[in-house]
Amino acid sequence: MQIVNEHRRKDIHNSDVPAVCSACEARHGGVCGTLSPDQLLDLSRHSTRRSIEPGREVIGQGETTDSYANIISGVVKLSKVLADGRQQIVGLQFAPDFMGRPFTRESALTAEAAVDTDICCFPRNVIERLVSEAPGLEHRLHEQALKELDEARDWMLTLGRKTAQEKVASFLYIIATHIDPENGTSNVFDLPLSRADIADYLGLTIETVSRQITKLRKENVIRIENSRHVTVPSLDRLMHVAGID
Amino acid sequence: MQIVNEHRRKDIHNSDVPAVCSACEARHGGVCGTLSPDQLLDLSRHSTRRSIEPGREVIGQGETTDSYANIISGVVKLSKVLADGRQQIVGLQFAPDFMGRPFTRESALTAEAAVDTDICCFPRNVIERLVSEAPGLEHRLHEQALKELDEARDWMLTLGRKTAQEKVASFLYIIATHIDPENGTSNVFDLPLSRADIADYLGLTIETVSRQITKLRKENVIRIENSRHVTVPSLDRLMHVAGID
DNA sequence: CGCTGTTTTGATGTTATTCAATTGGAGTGG
DNA sequence: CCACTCCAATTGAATAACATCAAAACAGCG
Repeated sequence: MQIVNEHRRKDIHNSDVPAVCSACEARHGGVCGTLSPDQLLDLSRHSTRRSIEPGREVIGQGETTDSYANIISGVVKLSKVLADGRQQIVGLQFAPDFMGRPFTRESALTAEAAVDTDICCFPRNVIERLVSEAPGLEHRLHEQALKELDEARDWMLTLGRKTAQEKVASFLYIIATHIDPENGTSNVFDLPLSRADIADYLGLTIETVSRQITKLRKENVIRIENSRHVTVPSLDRLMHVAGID
Repeated sequence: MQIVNEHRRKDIHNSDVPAVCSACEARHGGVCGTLSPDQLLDLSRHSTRRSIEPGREVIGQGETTDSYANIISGVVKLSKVLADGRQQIVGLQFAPDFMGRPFTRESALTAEAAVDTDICCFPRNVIERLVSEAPGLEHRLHEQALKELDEARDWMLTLGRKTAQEKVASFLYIIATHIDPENGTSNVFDLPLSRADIADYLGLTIETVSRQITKLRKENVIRIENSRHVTVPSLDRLMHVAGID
């Protein structure tokens, strides 16, 4: 560890990790981790940090995408809407996920910050150039796409076959396992989504979500204060209620 | 046509398209299309054709995958089951889709033929070697993963927010647009799925599916004979009922 | 303290499920 | 060719789950 730091410090002036990237969370689990120092420097020159407040749309359904981004911190909702306004959240993204669908211009969904979120934006053409230069980058993007596909299919099982109670428990389980520093599972956390968002994620109404949360509280599966702050005494118990065995 | 055959026959001995591949549908839209003649020959030497009767499992949830495959003809159901037996079909695959999740050993889902299906199987290690040699192949697999992700998210909207009537119409629309030679949309087709399968795909019960099909028939959105054979007088009308605008 | 927006709770309505028969079609054997 | 069986699909009646409509409670926040 000491040695690694020493090494990094030593050649900071000849194209090692750029200053803006050196403290970045996304570099470890994210896509930037596959790039060479030169490529990272190249990318960092064209990248811009943005802070997004909750509810702010990053990219709208049907708009053209001119950039991709890494999530530095926060939570982003990906959603789709029907012509009559019915809405479904089709995915949540956490740091250090990569945002944006490669190889297509028009976005098929809306991306919107759920809480205060920091992202690092890259112009589309720079990413596309790096993809063609560094095969490792496409591999990383491919793996993220496969991970998201697995998650989407898991969620389809939840949407299609679980009861309201199981859906809400499944949602709480997802948050417990993703909200933290991307590794461990946390027993105490703040919900990044409002009741309306949760309903849109679960294919339910606000009222049903509220009733099921109340029910889980009364059955001591969770403890609640502030309506956003949740404590999970036993994750095994939560998983069991969620139908995950 | 005559000329193409002539040309193909001429240089069959100097590593052009292998004989087993020359008539294969999957070569055009499928993954093989990205390979050089040499690579295609390499792959074809290790590939084996298989015919699968309806209901036959290709790979089970939790089993280890030792091979990938291209669908030559037919329809494959991808499904997930809960511990108590509740089942959800999370995707349908048609020719010339590529089957199998790259870069992971254990399958998270069950693949099962819905109708008589022909596939072309490749050993896992051969595919992995070709991926590392031919960047175009990984790109193609990446694009297929992104396509499946888009489809999964579209279906999440259907599962979470549509009524039973809209769900059944959405299913019929999917079949109408995918069952044919992979290009056009067809007004007349045979359903590749039983009512039980349709229910598992839509997150409904057999009875509800049946009732909604009857309702669509009575409203002249579809015509039915044989309970599997469907005619769609107006695809626009079907789309409208499906909530696709 | 009085807004405003979110969440909870209650009463009622609707949709889809469940349970139970019935119908229909394909295959079999008399 | 006609019963007979078997399985899939349809239909009907009762029920349960979730949605809708409406009101009250509970924050934040100026």
